[in-house]
Amino acid sequence: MTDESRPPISPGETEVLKALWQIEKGSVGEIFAAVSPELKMDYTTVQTYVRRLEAKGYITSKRVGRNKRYCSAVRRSQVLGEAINDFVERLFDGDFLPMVKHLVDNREISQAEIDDLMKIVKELQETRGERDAR
Amino acid sequence: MTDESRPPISPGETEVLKALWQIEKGSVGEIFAAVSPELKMDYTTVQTYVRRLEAKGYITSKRVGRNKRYCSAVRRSQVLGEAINDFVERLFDGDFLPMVKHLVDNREISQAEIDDLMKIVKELQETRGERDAR
DNA sequence: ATTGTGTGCGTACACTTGTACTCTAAATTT
DNA sequence: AAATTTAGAGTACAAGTGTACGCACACAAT
Repeated sequence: MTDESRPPISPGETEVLKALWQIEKGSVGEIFAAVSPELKMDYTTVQTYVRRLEAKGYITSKRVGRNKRYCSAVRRSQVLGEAINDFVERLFDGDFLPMVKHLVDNREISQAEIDDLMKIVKELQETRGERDAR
Repeated sequence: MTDESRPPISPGETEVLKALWQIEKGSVGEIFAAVSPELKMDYTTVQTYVRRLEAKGYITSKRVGRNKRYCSAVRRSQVLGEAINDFVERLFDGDFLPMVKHLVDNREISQAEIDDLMKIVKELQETRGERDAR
């Protein structure tokens, strides 16, 4: 097991972590600049989230002279995966199909998106076929 | 607009609301009995959540003598829909396809589930067809 | 009539989260 | 060198959340 089972991450913290994933690594200032501007999150607020994220083990820092460079300690896909699992578990008792149904029923979906969806399912089907044919 | 824009609902409150959805209506004791036993949520804790849910407008109560019967004031589908939208917005910037991809990539999926998925997508395609052909 | 059981209602309390201010020191610009 | 910008570290504080406890009353069973 490579996972360290970190404390849960709050929505605000998630935003900051997302910003860090985008820039890969950087100072608080750079992270701040990468946070969605619509959030209008204060610089010092970002600072606080960075501190908390580090305390929770989601990011690490490396001193460079007086400053620090922050860097994600967890893969995006892992955090997202955990978040999804948690979500599906909590709201749909782990049953993801009703969730997908809900998802597609409650939003406008373009033809392109339908095609993509279809592709995903078809790929799934093939992978599945391989697995069953072992 | 039929939606009242209620304050957000916490995970614990969500569990209690889910229980209430199951039994449709009932006393605190009945709600308590319907809450997932794995959570081992205390009776009084349920009571607190019920109180907070009522304060937030998610459930209503009707006096029956000295007691109250609680009843959901929001449709399950609506709350779930909002939760999903919020989730997709926060974690995937509103783009639900990566979410679905993640979903199917990170879990064991049975053939039956694949079939169901396929059915969902096909239905989508047809509905879409109708809409476009208007 | 007393006792138990469920319920309503008030209260509590630590932890988390959102949101920041302040002070200090280093780095950069002028 | 002085002034300005930027970073780090400490602190703050209200609201929300998880998790209950205690009291008092009503109804049911003994």
